[in-house]
Amino acid sequence: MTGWEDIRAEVLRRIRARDWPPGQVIPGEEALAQEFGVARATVNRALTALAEAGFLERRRKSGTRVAETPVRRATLDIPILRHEIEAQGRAYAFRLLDHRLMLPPLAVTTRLGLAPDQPMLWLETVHLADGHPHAHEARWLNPALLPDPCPDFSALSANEWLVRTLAFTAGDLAFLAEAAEGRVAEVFGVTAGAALLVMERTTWSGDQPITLLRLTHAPGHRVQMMV
Amino acid sequence: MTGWEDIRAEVLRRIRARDWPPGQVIPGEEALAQEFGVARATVNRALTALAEAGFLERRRKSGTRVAETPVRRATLDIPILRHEIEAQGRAYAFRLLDHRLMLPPLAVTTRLGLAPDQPMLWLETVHLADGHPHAHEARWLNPALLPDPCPDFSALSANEWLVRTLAFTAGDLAFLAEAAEGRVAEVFGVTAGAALLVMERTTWSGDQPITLLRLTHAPGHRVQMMV
DNA sequence: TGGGGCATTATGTCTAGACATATTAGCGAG
DNA sequence: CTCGCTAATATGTCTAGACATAATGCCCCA
Repeated sequence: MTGWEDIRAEVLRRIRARDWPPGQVIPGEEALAQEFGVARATVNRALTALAEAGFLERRRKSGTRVAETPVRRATLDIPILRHEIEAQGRAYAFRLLDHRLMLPPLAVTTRLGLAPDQPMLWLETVHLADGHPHAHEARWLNPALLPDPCPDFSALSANEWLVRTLAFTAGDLAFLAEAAEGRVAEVFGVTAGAALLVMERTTWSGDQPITLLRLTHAPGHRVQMMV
Repeated sequence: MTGWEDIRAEVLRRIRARDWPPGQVIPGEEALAQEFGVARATVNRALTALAEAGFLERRRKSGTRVAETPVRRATLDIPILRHEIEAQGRAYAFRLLDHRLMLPPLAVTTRLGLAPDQPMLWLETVHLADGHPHAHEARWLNPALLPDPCPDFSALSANEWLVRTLAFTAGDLAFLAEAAEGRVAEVFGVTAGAALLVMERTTWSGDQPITLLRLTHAPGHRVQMMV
């Protein structure tokens, strides 16, 4: 009847009800195990989960205390554009606008830690939902990782090729707002200067950078996260 | 020498090295336990962690398989503005621009599921770092949850009051880009139409909405997430 | 042939006990 | 008084075994 999820729920209730206010040290695992009539390992499972979620802070010897700043963690399920669009019952397609080897801007080489005089593969793609532009993708690829000959990215999306082929070990992700300009404005059919949401992502294979991706969303797009 | 974290690392290595490609069913816990020379519970701990991180999908009876779409989950540590600013060694302050009871726009009542003719408490705040505007906060508060008399939000930030006082059980969070206008443009000293990043957040206490918050960031701001 | 029920199977969870490890508080020496 | 060692302590992890639960797929019966 009392599983670790019940215990997690009960502890969370006490935190929210301010029975155990922020900063307070809560009873030890042994004591809670006795109170709930379970083994210590079961209490440990529950408290560990709450600590991972950011509700508790645990330290050996000093014990477990309620976090001062409750729920400060949110998770984002990064959508695969094709799935996201098809899940809405719309037809997915993409069009490769441009791809060539060229010298990246300094901001790109700096972020990736590459030599500034090294040309990289530049890919520009538009993702379509029912024929309407849904997102604009600009990608810089480290050419050192590409096979010879280069895959045909007009048939297979670069994203899917990467996912299938390369092992990646780390990455980061940022959101920012940017004014539409040039080709992006043209793609979405908005006037230059319109506010667009950009997701920027870099991925690494060990200490080698794989790619830098800038995904510009259509006007009005919201990226939803779960708390 | 072989703890559950080592096992997690080794399994992750095999996934990334394509020893176990996406979609593949990997050996059962019993087999892995034997291979690594540990108890099944230890393997379970490692695989459970990888499943939570999105690398594996586990189902009773059918077993554990490598996820088709690797790493599709990112976490955001929602910053408390004051801490974020002070961590950069800058002085934090905020100024309450406006607060009054007024009828919210339909979009707000719809999102919160409240009656459209019910006035709500409106708070408009600017957060400052070293005196410079860092973020603009617009907040609608459910007046049913406020004590009488209403707390003095010019002395205590609404956010901190809420965190200290109300239990919240759920919430969601979205990012979008928006053109600067009116007071927001004025606060940041940008021309109307400039692209700004907005974080929108609603919080609930059970089925009662607590607040809807729109945090507009200063021009050029990036919200960084960890993958 | 089709469908319902049952055996099988892999994961999910729990227990009791043990040892490991980080961290703190206190003690003692210089 | 301060530094460094030590003992105490709460969490972290592991084990071996057990039972629970969700799916699957097979067998049997209609």
